[in-house]
Amino acid sequence: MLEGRQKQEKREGLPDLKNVQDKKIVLRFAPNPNGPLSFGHARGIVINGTYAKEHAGTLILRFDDTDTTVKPPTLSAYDLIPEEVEWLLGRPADRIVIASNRISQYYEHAEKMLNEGFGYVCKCSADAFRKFRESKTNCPCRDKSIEQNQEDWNKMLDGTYKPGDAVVRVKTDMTLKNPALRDWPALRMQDTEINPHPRPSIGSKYKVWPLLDFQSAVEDYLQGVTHIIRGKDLMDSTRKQTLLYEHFGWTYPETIYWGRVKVHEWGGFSTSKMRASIENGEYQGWDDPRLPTIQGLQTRGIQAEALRNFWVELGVTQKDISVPLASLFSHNTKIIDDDAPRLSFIRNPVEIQIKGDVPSHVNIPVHPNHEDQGVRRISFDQSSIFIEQDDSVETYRLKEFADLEENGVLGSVERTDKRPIIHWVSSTTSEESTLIIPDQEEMKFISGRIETNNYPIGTIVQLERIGYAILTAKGYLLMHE
RNA sequence: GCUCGUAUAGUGUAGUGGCCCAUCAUGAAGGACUCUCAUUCCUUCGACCCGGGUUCAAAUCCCGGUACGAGCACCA
Repeated sequence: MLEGRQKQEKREGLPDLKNVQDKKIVLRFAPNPNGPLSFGHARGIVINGTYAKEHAGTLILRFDDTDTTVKPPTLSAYDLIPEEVEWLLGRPADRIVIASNRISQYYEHAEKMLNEGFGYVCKCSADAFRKFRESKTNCPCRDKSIEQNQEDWNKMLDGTYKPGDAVVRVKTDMTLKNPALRDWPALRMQDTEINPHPRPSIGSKYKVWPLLDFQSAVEDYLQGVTHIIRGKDLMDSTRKQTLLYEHFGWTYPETIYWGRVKVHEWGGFSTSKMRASIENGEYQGWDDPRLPTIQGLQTRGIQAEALRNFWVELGVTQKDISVPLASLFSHNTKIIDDDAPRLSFIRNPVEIQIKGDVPSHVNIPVHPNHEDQGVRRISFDQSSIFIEQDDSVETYRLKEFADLEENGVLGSVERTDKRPIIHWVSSTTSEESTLIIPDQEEMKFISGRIETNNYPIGTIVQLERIGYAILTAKGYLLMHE
């Protein structure tokens, strides 16, 4: 039993979760619904979703929409995001929680905090408090009586205080080593008259709003979240929230972190930056194939399964990583190749009259590895073909057809030499079309001729010797090689 | 500045004291198959940040350094 331990093998899939014994795990993915989901969000969905699936647990989709001023939510995102999650996972989230529906729960916990003396209403300005934080000294508001805190809390709720006048803080310890943890703010006021919440049912209803660390912590507890997988930029959040959990007597969930991911070809896109570029017309919309949004990837023919495999392969390390798009494309190719019918697209077409023994038609396989996909019938009523200009300088063999000699004379049908093989279309069985290349800088449109076919829009094909492309209303959008 | 974190081939990743002159994928190069510059298959290339220490034994533990990243918001 001890002998012959196996040669080291790479672990398959995601690392094991700690603390999973005898309980149903509950995970959550919590974006701010302030726009469509991006490539980076996909990681959160895929990793949380995969763990939930592996352990037959629950995946909660939670909208952390508690900021109406700095990062105000977008109404359409509430419908869009669940659809994007479902597309990516192939199943919907088990439960959707909207923070703005649950303000009263957060108030209850804020009041409990005040009543039990581990929270207080602080009337220092942000600036003034920063000085206390830096000098590790208590602010005067810290020692107020419970009654006085309750009174101030009510003045927050009824709007006697204005945004900036008062916040509720969690009492931690002003001498804590980590400055980020010192009496951190839990709830603040927002002017929802000027900046109403976009959801009509919420609108200007509340003046006091929880901040992420408080809202998220309380909600995780209320929903029974067992495992949190989040960016390592939120490590201090974990520490802040753990302090709050101790006050409440709760046990903090198991937490895993990941680092930042950059894609070589995409630098840094932020939601706000993308929004601006779309508004000024640089991009067609959120679904522009050049954009690192879920929608953009969909437009570009990236399969949900490829995205899942891609993220699982990257795993959940805390390293900041930078990955090439080729890695994602490689996953995508594996999924689409068997089902992608082959077609010829001729860029910069050069017409050649063919002479000699021209048949009425030839049949070419739809897919070289799958005979059952049938044949494409190419007709020669006009006795002419198109080849790419770049291919017109030497003697070649027309793929699946015959050798092409000087002056357009057809040569041997059998392959008799090693001359290079090129793709081509017949004039009869082809039509004008466009190859669309989504380059980072600009969309490139290359006109040419596509082999006639009746594939519906959305079909993923392989343009021989060019790459995989998806059929759109405007032509063939090149996905990747 | 204070606090926290991470460092394995070009890019990712496995590995928690001996199976490791280090796993797998991707990439690059070459080859086989193929009437595609595709797919599939094979081969090759290529890495434990640096310096100490602990130990019979360290990629794995400790200390120091360096690099990179993050937090210190009444944003998420």
